[in-house]
This record gives sequence, C-alpha cells and structure tokens, in this order.
Amino acid sequence: MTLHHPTTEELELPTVLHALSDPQRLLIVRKLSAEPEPRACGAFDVNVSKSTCTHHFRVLREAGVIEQRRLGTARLNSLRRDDLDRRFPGLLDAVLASAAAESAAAV
Amino acid sequence: MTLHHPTTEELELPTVLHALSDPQRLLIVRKLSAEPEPRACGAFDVNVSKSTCTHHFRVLREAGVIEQRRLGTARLNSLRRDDLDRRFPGLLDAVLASAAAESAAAV
DNA sequence: GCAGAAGTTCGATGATCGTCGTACAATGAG
DNA sequence: CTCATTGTACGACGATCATCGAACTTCTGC
Repeated sequence: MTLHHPTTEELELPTVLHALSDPQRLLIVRKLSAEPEPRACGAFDVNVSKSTCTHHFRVLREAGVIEQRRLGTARLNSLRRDDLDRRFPGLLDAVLASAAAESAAAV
Repeated sequence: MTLHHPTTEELELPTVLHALSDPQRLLIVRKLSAEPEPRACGAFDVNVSKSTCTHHFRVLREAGVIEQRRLGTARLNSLRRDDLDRRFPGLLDAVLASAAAESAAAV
C-alpha cells in the first residue's frame, strides 16, 4: 500500500485547520515540532488505542501536515514544515506558539 | 436572552481552530476582517439558509472569534481581533493571510 | 395596531468524527 | 521457521456537525 500525501499545491486551509483542531492531534504535532528527528507512531504517549492513533496520523498525513515513511515495521513521522510554510506562511508557527501559550496559561 | 461570549482567558485553541475550519465560517471571518465596521448577519452573502447562518455565527461567537451585539432586530458582528491577538498572537493574521493566499492560488 | 424584516428556536436528517476491539499484514530477532 | 513488535483494516458505537424548513420572537415603519 502506498501512502498518499497531498502535494504542496493541494493543501487546503480548512482541511489543515480541521486536522489541527483535535487536541490529540495538536499534541502530536507539538511533540513532532519539538524535535527535528522523525518519530515512530508509538513514540508519542497519546493515551488512545492503537487504531485511534492510526486514524489521527492518517488525518494529519492526508491534510498534508505530516509525512510518513516506512522503516521496518515502524512508520516514521515528520512535520512538513517547509511545505506548510510555503503554502500558508506563518500559520504553523502561530499555531505552535499559541498551543504553547495556552498550555502555559493552563498552569 | 443574553449572548454568551467567552472571556479572553477562556479562549481555547482547538475550539478556535475548529470554528475556523469550516469554509462558510472562514468566509464570514474573512469578510468581517475586510472592513472595520460591524456587519449584520444578513450582510454576508453566504448561500445557506437563515437557520444555518445562525448556527455558524453562534459557533464563531462561542469560540470567541466574533462578538455579537443587538441593534434593533439585527445583530452586529465584529471580529474579536484584539482578544484573539492577545491570547494567540499572530494566529488570526496567519489564518487570514493563508486564506487569501489560498483563494488567490485557486484562480 | 399591523405588516414586514431580521434572527432564533426547535426538531429532523444524513454525514462525519473520535473512539474502540478484533483480526490481519509486514518486518526483524532468535 | 517462529515469535514478538509495529502498525493497518474493518466494522461498530455514540457524539457531534452542517444543513434544512417551519414556527416563533422582536423590533421598525407606516
């Protein structure tokens, strides 16, 4: 099975915003942005089941937010930062900064 | 009936992103941002029914994106730009710029 | 007071969403 | 080859969503 990734031109703003509007997915994206290294799906301690995890990663991938590639039985996830920045300049940074500000304010 | 508006501190990022992830609502916000004057609900040529319109404006209001106040039988809508900027700096501008870039690219 | 305009409220409907468990496929280690 | 690991596929479930029409409320103008 080949994993479908939208091209940079195919990225749609409502789709991206919807992908980022779920707390679990937002958490995944934040963790992904915190380290430059791609991470396997299991490396996020999201407290949902495996199948739910697969679902969230697919939503993020099909929205064009992350890229997934195979490595053995694992799947390495990385943020499509450059593509997002080219298509929607400043958006990802604003969302990440807002998420950080929000979680800081929640303390 | 009093209209409930969340305070600046109550704004939640996933809620705001969700409110902006609908094409109709994104259009409303863009039109709202294009002019400084508050506008009545009917002043947006959104091609949905009146009740759907009410629904979208409520979602935007309860997410804290817009403010609604009465003026006769009409409801004046304005963008809560300052509150959003204080809570989520740069987010609204990035979304608006992205939406503009997207619609320009769609030509 | 009455008619019209502007929105709201109240179901209802079909679609999508987030979540789960179970069964399955692919890969690496022994 | 066998087995454990990693993730997917497939329903299924309740919840939420976007949409609608019909009836209602509130206000303005005449």
